[in-house]
Amino acid sequence: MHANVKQNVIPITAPGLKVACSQCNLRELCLPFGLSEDDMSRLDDLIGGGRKLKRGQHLYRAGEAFESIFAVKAGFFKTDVLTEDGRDQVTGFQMAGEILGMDGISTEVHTCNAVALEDSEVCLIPFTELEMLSSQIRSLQHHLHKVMSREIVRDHGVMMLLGTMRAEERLAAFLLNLSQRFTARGYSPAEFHLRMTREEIGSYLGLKLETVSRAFSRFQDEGLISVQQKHIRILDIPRMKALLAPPDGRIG
Amino acid sequence: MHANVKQNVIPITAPGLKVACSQCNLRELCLPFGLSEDDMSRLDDLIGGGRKLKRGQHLYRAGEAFESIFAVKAGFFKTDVLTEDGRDQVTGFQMAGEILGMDGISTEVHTCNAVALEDSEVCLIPFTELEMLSSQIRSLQHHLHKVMSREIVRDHGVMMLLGTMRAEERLAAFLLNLSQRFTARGYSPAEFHLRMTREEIGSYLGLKLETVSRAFSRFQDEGLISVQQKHIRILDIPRMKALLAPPDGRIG
DNA sequence: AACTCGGGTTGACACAGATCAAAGGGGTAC
DNA sequence: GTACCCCTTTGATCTGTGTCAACCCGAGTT
Repeated sequence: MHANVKQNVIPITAPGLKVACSQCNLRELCLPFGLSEDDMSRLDDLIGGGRKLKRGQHLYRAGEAFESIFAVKAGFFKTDVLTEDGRDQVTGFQMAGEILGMDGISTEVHTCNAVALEDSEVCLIPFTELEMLSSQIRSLQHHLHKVMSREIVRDHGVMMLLGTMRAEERLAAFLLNLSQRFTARGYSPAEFHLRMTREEIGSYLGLKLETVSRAFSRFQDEGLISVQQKHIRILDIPRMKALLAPPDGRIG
Repeated sequence: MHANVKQNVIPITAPGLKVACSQCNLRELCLPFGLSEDDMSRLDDLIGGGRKLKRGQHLYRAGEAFESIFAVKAGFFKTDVLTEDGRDQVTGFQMAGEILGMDGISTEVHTCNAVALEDSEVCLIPFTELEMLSSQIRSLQHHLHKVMSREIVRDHGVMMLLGTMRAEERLAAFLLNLSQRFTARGYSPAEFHLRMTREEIGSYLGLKLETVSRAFSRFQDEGLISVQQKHIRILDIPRMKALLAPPDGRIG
């Protein structure tokens, strides 16, 4: 019997596939940003080999001991928290060059789950060693702080979205955010493939999957986007952006 | 003419009132947690004098250059973000021992506003110097990371609240959170004074002020709490906690 | 003591999004 | 190739919260 993709929890490590930060085309987005060649090779030394995950596999789970943060080398992840009463909230989607696992630093235990939404690969960054090195390399230390701060700012943006926006605004903000992040990685700003289900989008946006689906349909009817299952094409980015600034405008 | 409390934006600095971390009764909650006497005095050296704020005064505003983080020494703050189209989202309430301003690290510019909700005092912690010192003191470095990580985890909790809870659950979670934080500071878990308006609570919880008010009234009718304006007494903490785990229970 | 004003409460009604239900479509496993 | 299952779409109805409006209360002012 073959291991089912969704149930296979055995980590697939591939130490042979390690690629140095200095060789990585994500170095401008990722943790080594701004480091000298020399410092980058010191960072290389502490980064564990890449770890590959199949779609559906957990990178880590809430409750597991925290030891490392992870840089997404390739693929796509979601993070979610769930309460004892069964509530489930997707807290973010992470793509190449983004850092996962910083929630675990505060208590030494992961507080959310990280799941690969497609076959993916991460770099493993042992946190104690990273702290050690960052105390020696100022720019690394500062960049780490920036990465953590950026996560805080991002979360505030999601709070704004969840606290003040209506369904279509939320979805527009979500699509524009994805678009912008794909652009930063050299992909098309207008055309991309969603790796997550409507339900996962809904959980992230505080909506039910039917509402997400209806909003997609409405956008399509209005000629804003074209949707074919998970394939999205944004046809009118300016009008999409205008959705975020409601008609009543800037009222003091 | 006397300066109006709400309009006075001139920082009131009181260098003479500086209290060393080692003398501060918040040291177990605040940044110096876990430091040796010796290291604590080095931290003392970089912390600027306290800054006092009147109710309504801004500690910092979105758009201002970031230079320091702040530790609340006394009083009560809110942070909020607002978009160009006038939306306003309260992202948190901070009390003694909590750290403010970490949102500014990532871009060197503050991304939210911090406002004193009562007469307050903060310690000013210049961030560049803090990074310098934390590269020398391992436990300080690690604790700083923990504080930032805790902020991320807290934000995930708010996302859960905004994304999955109904109005009364949100308010219950909010009150229990306040209760727990007051307890940690040696105050009553059951009886406290709200420093924020219904509208600010509503903004934080993603609700309108009328909904907050109705939820308070309902709780009072049910004998869960007693409310007298901003004075709150939680009469039945266990039942309050039970509100967070809906009746349908743990459904897989 | 009367006035004022911001914050809070309460009621009536509207509506966005949830819920319930059913059917269609595409990918994956065999 | 075919079948199954999950994901998605769409419709009908329900409901929690928002909206609008009136009134109340308490603190500070005159």
